[in-house]
Amino acid sequence: MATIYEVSELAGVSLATVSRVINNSGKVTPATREKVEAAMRELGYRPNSIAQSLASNRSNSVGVLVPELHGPFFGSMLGSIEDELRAYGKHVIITAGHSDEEKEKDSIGFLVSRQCDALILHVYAVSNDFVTDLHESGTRVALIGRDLPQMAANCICIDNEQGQYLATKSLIELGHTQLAYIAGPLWKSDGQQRMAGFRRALAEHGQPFDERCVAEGNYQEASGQRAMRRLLERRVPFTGLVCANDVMAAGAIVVVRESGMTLPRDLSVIGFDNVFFTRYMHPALSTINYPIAEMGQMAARCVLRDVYGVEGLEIRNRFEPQLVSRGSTALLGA
Amino acid sequence: MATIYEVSELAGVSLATVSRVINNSGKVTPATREKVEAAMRELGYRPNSIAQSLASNRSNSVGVLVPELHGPFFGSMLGSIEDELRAYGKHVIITAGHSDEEKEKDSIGFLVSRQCDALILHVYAVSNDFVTDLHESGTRVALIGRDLPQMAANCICIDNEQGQYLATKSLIELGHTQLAYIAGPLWKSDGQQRMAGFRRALAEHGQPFDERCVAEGNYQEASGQRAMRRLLERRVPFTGLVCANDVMAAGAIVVVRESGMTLPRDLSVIGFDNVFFTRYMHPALSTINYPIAEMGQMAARCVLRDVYGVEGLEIRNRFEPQLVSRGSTALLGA
DNA sequence: TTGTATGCGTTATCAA
DNA sequence: TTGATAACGCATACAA
Repeated sequence: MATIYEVSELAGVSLATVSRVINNSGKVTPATREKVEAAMRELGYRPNSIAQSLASNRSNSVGVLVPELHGPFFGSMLGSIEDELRAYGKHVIITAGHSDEEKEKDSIGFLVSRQCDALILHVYAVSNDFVTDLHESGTRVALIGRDLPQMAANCICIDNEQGQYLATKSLIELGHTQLAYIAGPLWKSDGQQRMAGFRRALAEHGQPFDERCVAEGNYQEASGQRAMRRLLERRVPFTGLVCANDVMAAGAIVVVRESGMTLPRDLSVIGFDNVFFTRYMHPALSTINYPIAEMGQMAARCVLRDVYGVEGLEIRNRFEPQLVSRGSTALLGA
Repeated sequence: MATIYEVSELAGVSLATVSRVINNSGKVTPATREKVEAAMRELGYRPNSIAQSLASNRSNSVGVLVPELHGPFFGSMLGSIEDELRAYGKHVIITAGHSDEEKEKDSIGFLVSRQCDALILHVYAVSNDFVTDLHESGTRVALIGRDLPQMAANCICIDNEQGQYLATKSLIELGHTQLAYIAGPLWKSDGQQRMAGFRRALAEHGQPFDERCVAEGNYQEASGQRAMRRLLERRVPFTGLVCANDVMAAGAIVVVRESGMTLPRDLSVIGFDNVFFTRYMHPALSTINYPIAEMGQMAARCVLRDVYGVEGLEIRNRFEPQLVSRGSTALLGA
């Protein structure tokens, strides 16, 4: 790899001048600029961005931490983040935290030591205090899926409670009075919030809450299957199933079919997230739209604005969940 | 951020000694090691990995280039790559090439300038020569989905032709004699190979190839829908539909249903890739298994072996596609 | 076993 | 407008 030094020699100018044309900083005569650019072309020179980072104390890279890389959910988030950032010449270092406190901290440490200019975090295990400390210690961070008052301008959130409320209410309004719930992990904040939304809808419509109609999962498919089996074993009848996310709903439906039921005749099922494959299911899965791609984009814009000084970006911090009614839910008895 | 210099001062030793304990290199007395570690703890010191990279000419990061970040396919590949590499303390810089030659080259340039120790590439638009040049110019690269003789040991491949052949043959063996094909983009090598597999199966079973029964897509859902519409408009009857990937099959099935047909009674459909959501479809989609996660893992192992000197890794370069029969395909007339 | 000195490829501060 | 030169934070021969 050619270095800036070789370029300066070939062009017959100093290091500093080459640096100036690279960065469009300072004044450079068109003539010398042309000389330098010719030399760069001839040598196939590319600036070593590691050295640039060290010298300028800026890496032009932002670290992203998500729970998982596989699955339908975070892929679209990463895609929109990369798109948005790439348009401004920034790039993305991605790590997975696996919802494990140790790993999440480890990943954050890695990204920081990697001199990321900013961090975009979608974390579960790490405490709110840890994140605010990080933020207050000077690390630039945008948070997806959590709302911390100390850094509200950098949080991109959606009302999970309201979302689950809407989902549950939609089944109730279809005439269902016997509802079961496959919850998300109750140690995660969104798991709790969604659960709360489910309960609020029941309460508002005068329906009792029965613990036997709730099974906890971990957002993964297999846990949806297990949860559904437990629900069935308890022999408390229900005609509507609310799931804390689409993936568990898909798992549950596998079990539903194994036990001979037909959707939505014998059971109405509604998911949460509106991941892309819900459209491919048959019947298509009713769900709550969670605009994760757009939220990722907004997080990217936060760092573009705060860290890179890009102006005029429209940024939205709060999103509203919306009901998406499809074939998997139907009027009771219809 | 504390620097190595501050650590050395606090510990009362030299820079070099601190560096030694950081890297476990050279001999250090337990006593001085302890002093140094205490100082690091006290200062909350983390090595600046940018500076480490610059000094050591090694970044401990590998660049990954995939066509897209969203969607079901590459997420699982990225997941397995990150897992494998992370276990050895390496990390991953991810870029998307969008199957565009300019963007792919740009991404590669970026990753190289980022001093990645190696590149894992899943590219379409860039020529074989470009990749071999890159390889021969000293850049360490592992290639997924292409087989270049000059760097066979670093290519992770699967026989696309054979896969599409198996899919097509399975429909023929179910009695279908009128087959349609939704092809992948024919400018992509795997698109061509899969098409060839489709044709070979027809030929081997004495079935004519009719261009009117082929529509080209781009591997995305919407193109599957469009292709299906075109196929239907041509009014050449068919009872079996072979799709070059699962996502287009899912799109096609939407159209199939719109036009009132029932799967698999009126039409047998088979996909390709075995992405996770094919299990959730109803009927579940028959397909060809494409072990993309495992292939990503193998690519990661290639760089672990070649670049980081990890030994004893089991590496497989070639994979065989396998038929996965599910509910979307059935005996003709059954 | 520990310390000194130099270099990695840039940016940035001064002078000129 | 251009050019020396000192950082940036660390690794690593070489000496001690």
